[in-house]
Amino acid sequence: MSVPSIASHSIAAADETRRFHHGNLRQALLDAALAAPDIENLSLRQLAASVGVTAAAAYRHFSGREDLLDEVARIGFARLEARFADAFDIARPPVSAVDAQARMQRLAQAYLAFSDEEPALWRLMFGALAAAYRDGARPIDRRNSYDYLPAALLGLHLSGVVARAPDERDAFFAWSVIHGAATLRAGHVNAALGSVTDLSSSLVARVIRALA
Amino acid sequence: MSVPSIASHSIAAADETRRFHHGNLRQALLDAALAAPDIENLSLRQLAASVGVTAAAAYRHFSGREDLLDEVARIGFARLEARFADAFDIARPPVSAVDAQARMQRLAQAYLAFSDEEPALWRLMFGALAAAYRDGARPIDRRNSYDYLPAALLGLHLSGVVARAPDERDAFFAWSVIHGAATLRAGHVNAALGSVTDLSSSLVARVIRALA
DNA sequence: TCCTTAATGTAAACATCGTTAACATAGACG
DNA sequence: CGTCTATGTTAACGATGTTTACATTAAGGA
Repeated sequence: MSVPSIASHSIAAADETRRFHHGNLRQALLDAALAAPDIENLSLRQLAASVGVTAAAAYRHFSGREDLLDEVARIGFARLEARFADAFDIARPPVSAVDAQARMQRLAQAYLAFSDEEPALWRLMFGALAAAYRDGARPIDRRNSYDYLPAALLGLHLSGVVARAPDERDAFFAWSVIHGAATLRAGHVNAALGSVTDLSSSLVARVIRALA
Repeated sequence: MSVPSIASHSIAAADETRRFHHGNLRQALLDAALAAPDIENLSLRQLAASVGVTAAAAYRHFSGREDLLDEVARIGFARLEARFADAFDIARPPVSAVDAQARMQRLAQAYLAFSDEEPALWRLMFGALAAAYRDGARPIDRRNSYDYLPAALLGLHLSGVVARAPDERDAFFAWSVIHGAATLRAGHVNAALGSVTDLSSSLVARVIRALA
């Protein structure tokens, strides 16, 4: 289900009634890129060919390869944020310590599940993010994805799970844990350490202990 | 001091007595690659030109660009392991709880200092590592770099810092913390969180609490 | 000392890549 | 019906990784 909306475009591409105008080439290119097994190293020409179009056509919708990949990364962050929003479940604020821990657990699981299910997109996202910072260029819009984690940490404190109020170091620590685990898994390093559920509960339990 | 042995080669390259045989082209190419600000994206032609040689000459010493970068990554892991060995200081086993904590602290600091001081090499190493695992190809020789961490964790237990004996999950957790923090810093994400020393002591303190 | 030979470099070519410029067509709108 | 704009194509450029054929150097045995 990684590429839900590609159907109409691929039909158009394979159709014997090969129309000159593609319909929605921009979205088709993005969808094809999202479906690629190795997004960062994909060739613009091959990508264009895969949707039945010349490479130069892509330049009507993107300023270049980098721009296209940046857009794909933005889509990735949007998807990640959607998962975070689901996991955070803002409509149901935690009333008990158990609720707060469950929310934290769902957040970690969302992070790990994403890197597990879309490792290529994951690598692109954080590769592009790092490159943007490195070059001092336009940093990619990460939206407010990383507001969920501090909020969940604060929730742990307010509901009495951890006595101390979490500070900036705690947030960076927690982020490092989850991001590190996700990165290691995305690189298939020590991937055989149980399911995402088991792993995330194992990690969250330790994070909570660390914040004591 | 990132490229100590390049001097003799660059002299040979710039020398008016331009010899046909380079002397030690293999090492010169590796040194030049290690000195590049963005190793992963370097061009083989430019790299060869920078040492005064044709691109094809590189193929006498490497099977291709990928092979050269793999070798650079291996050098990176060797350097990292050297830092680990220094930090671990196997000749001086911890006799007190303080010693064990200090050893753990030095290990974390070595990890973070490496990603801080050689971010390009760092990205290449773990990018190449991830790629190797992803493609099912020859995984890069990481040596025994990652035996130091479990050993230090065990030391924490044996010296009474943590009551419970660390298991595989604890090791993965601790690794995730350090690797995540290093990765975030190498990507210049939230880099302004204090010095490496402060950061590592902050992280190690939390890891130790988590293992309680 | 000379001559063979392997090691190590060059030069030229190929396919592919990102990108641009000039041109062609489809569809929208008067 | 005619014009204009959006959107595609074709052809080209320079750079890249890589291979092939050739040239030069260094080394070692007759």
